[in-house]
Amino acid sequence: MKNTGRQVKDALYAQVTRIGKAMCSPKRLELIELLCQGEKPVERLAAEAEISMKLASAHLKELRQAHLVETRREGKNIFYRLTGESVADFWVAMRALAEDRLLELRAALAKLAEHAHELMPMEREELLAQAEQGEVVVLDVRPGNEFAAGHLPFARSLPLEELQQRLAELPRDKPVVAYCRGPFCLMAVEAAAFLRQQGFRAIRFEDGVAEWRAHGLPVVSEAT
Amino acid sequence: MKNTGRQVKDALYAQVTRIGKAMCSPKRLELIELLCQGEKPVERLAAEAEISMKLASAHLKELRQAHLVETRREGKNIFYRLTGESVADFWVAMRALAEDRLLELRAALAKLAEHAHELMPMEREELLAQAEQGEVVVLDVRPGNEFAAGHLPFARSLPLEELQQRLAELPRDKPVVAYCRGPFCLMAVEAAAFLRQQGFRAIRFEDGVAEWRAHGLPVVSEAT
DNA sequence: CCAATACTCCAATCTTCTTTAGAATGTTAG
DNA sequence: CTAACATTCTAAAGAAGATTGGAGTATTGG
Repeated sequence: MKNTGRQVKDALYAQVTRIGKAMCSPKRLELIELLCQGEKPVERLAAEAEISMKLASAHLKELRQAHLVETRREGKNIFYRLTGESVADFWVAMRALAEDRLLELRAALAKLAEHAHELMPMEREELLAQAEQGEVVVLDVRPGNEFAAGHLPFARSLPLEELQQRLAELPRDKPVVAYCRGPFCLMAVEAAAFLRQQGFRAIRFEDGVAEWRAHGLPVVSEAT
Repeated sequence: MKNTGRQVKDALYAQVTRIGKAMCSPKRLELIELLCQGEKPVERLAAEAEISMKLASAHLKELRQAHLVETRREGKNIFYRLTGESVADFWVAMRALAEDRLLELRAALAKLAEHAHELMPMEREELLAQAEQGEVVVLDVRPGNEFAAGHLPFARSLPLEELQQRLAELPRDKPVVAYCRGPFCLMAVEAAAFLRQQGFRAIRFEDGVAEWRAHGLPVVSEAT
């Protein structure tokens, strides 16, 4: 009887460990962050994470076995998506804990933000209010399909790649707030740096949709 | 420049992975759960988790390197404790995600609860209100020092080991609600089963203090 | 100062994970 | 039906983690 108690406990902890094991490889975390931006086929995931398709497939298999992602076939492609918002929330929580506890991570992030943040450190609700009033322009610099899958309210899609050509669309009299996939994504940093260099009042906003939503704020997605 | 982007990302994800790696071994998770009950020396942690002291020490080192736990020396003993409540919250979140996603885990937990829960599935706030009114007796069946480190409001300490001798202290006209370290701990299950067998109206409550606190409810700790 | 206690560190073994290469599978276009 | 494509499966090498035994370190009691 004493012994079965240990066996039950071991089994319970082993189950939770499946989640932990799935979330303890940097590449898998990156894949999860990508999947927070919407469903994607393996090829695109592999390209974005800069790994081979084989390796991406192997990592995705691990995630699928932990029931963190699921698949859908569409023609030749297999689209992967998170099994629920709770997975994205957990990723946000995990990153938050890391940022809270690991000085090295905080330092690295501060270094990224040091040029981009100097104009104004904006609160989420404040940004939402100002965007609604049209006092700032919120710019989603991710690829168009990620914007379509879900974006901040009042945001305008302008993928980083098209930024140069479409500069004329942006106002010079208002601050431009650029965001992308989240604090680990460099697209908004790059966009803001470029815009400032071009004479715009541009700042980077660290959140991605997953962070925004995890904090209880609304996310808009295009009707399909 | 393209390349440094990848290097920065790899470094950021690698940092978060330190947290993930720390939380992906069943024994380390068990140690964290134990530390959620208050600080403890290595010897006690090893005994509770039923592993050798050397192994416990090795696992604790991992946790310390991820800055999830810290130490304090008191005489011959080295006490370990969580570096903050956010660690306990994360453990609760991780277990919740596992329970949400892994059918096997849910099934195993349901099996544990099947006898213990049949009287009434109690909500947290409801329990708190009833405990305050004295309509139920809330019983903390953990060792006394864990009770002292923090317990539910209005709870009474009666360690599982002393339950048999101290049965007379319990009322037979009111429901007794037993809790312990959390859903993975079997002490409250055992206590409730024993009490029901002795003719008490006893149920098990799944939360431990970490779960209770993570849901925003107050925890009481003895002044030292 | 010595012995005992409570740990930690180091080194060795065994297992488990990561990554890549090559073969196999399922789907669509023609 | 066949070719082309997207993806998975299988197998294997190398890297990293788990566990144990033996030695070493800090602290207390005598």
